[in-house]
Amino acid sequence: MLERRRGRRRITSEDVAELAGVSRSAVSRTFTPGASVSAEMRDRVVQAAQELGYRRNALARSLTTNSTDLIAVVMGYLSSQYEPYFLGRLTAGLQRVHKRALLVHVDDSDDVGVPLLEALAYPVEAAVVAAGSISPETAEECMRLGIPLVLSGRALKADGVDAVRCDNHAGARLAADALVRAGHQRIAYIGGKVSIQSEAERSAGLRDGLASHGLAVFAEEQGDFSFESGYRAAVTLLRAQVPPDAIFCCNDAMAMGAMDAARHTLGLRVPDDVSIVGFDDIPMSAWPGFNLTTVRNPVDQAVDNILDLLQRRIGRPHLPPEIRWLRPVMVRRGSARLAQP
Amino acid sequence: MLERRRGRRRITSEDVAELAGVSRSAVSRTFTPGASVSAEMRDRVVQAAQELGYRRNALARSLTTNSTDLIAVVMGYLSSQYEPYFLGRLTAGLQRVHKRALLVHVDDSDDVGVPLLEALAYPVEAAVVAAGSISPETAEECMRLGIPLVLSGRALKADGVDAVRCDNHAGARLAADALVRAGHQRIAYIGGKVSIQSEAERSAGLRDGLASHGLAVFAEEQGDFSFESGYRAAVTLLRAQVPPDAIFCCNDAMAMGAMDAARHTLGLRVPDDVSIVGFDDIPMSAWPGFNLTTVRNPVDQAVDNILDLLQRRIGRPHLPPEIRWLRPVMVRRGSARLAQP
DNA sequence: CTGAAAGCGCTTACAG
DNA sequence: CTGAAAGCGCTTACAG
Repeated sequence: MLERRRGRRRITSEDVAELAGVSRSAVSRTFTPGASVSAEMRDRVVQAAQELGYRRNALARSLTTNSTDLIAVVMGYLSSQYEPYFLGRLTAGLQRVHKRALLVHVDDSDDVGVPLLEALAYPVEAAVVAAGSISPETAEECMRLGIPLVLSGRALKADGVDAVRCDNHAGARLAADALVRAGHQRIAYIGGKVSIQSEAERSAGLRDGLASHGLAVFAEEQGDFSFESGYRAAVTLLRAQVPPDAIFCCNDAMAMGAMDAARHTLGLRVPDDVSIVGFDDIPMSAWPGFNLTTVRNPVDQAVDNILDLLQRRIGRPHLPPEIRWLRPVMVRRGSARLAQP
Repeated sequence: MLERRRGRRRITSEDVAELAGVSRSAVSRTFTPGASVSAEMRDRVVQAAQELGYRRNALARSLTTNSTDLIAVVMGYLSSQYEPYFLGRLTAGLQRVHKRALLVHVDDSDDVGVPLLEALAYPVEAAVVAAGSISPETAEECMRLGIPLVLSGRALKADGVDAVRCDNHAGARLAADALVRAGHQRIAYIGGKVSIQSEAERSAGLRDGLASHGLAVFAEEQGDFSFESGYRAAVTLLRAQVPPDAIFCCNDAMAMGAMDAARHTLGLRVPDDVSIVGFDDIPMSAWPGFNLTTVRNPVDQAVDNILDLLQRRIGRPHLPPEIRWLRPVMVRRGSARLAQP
């Protein structure tokens, strides 16, 4: 059984200074890269610190240096398979540049206002918003606090905030195009939650893509991005008098639900009886059981760009805001009959 | 375009005090529940604070109160579907009691030592370790720093640390039992990474369960908990001269890989040709396409217990360590022929 | 290179 | 109830 520390307080630089017989300044300098300390003094300090198990308090430090290395990261329930992957990569990336993610949880499509503002009691250096929706007022408030915002996959009505966004419209068009060229005539749509930006964009992209071929959306159901909602929507769609010959889904999870509905519940063959296309290309889409044809929303690029925007922005509030667009690409697998590119 | 804050510093209690014409103490008291301030004074302060957009600095505050409300949460790449769900619930739960998760990322089965200790520069009130493995030395170091640890799903060689653990051994036995009773004779095993505690426990549980019926593991492959590794392992197992009539997998993701291998690659029927059982019961297991029979590792209970242990432990270093055991249950779905309970 | 002192933004006994 | 002062653990000009 490990020995429990008997209520002793955390070791401070004062303790180290005392043991080493030097000033607190010296201790501070020892642990500040580039500060001027003699080798001899540094050795003594390091020695004492080691002996005592000293770890400098990043919070106390931040009070004077004014840099906390803390980044607020707003995430939801991580239910979509896309988000966890995103979050894992993001925190790993932040850690690599010695930043820390302070997690802010929001219920999925809610406004991030209250929880985010509450979290800003911690003087974070920036906030990444990758879930929920953000109002111009909340964004404004962040600016007043001097906290730069980086939006991921969502846009603000009032512009003026860094963001990385997938070109959802173009992505959905890609799918529409490929589907029509392969001869599909009755293309249905399973949408996500209406309040979500990307839903509107993907929906519009599909419509515009079809329109350019003189087609309209054949039928339509609304889901909520979950597997289950895609499943239910597809059942409805495919049981119609005249069923669609293709279904484009607003995300992969719903597309998988649709596949399961088609195959297991309706006994249809995919793609022979109906083509199914998703959006995102989550890792699971490549699993043989799904082998889902989809539009890739490049998550690694998203994370890289966020990290980049963060580095660029922190400490430079006056830089003009930048929107980085990510180009989606068609990923041709087995769930849809598609025209050659 | 939003107006950017012109390099102004964050509003402090001093600013508010000045505007309200009161002392900083008064400002502090206004925002400290239960402190004695006259209604009149409180109003003036609140008014001024609102006008200025004051938000008290939790970090500066923590320096005197000695409570940061920060909890370090050690997580991996969130690749398993189990973890993201866990993390989402945990952060939501922490937020509910006004704690914040400071995320620490570790590469999946690595020792958490370095990244965790680095994160402890932030005076967190506790650390939850839900990924990687932790050495007694690292645990010891945390104790020296006075930082309570709560382990989730992992145990320490040297005991003495709060933990919540699934009774993996019992869970695997459950599966072994049900499989044998249903008449399976050739039960194979797909294991996870050997370095992981739960792998050892589930493996042992299976062996003991089979042994109690006079059986041994029929064949065995080692995976790494990923879908792909389960897929590969199952292909090997099922292509053998004499294939198994059931496969027990160390987690659901591998079980799904095994199902895909059996059905799509080998053209076998599940469960008619081979029964497949997983472990965890991730949300996806219930999807019709898998409909996976599995052993539930109750994640909600895990989170509730962690939150509870945290509450109980914080500020009370001398409490004896507690291990909360979670009882796994058999979830009977369609991927295995099982005996009635 | 080194240390004493002031300061970061807050809270909390202590007097009044 | 209220304010002046000391203190939390650090850093950083400023002198030496």
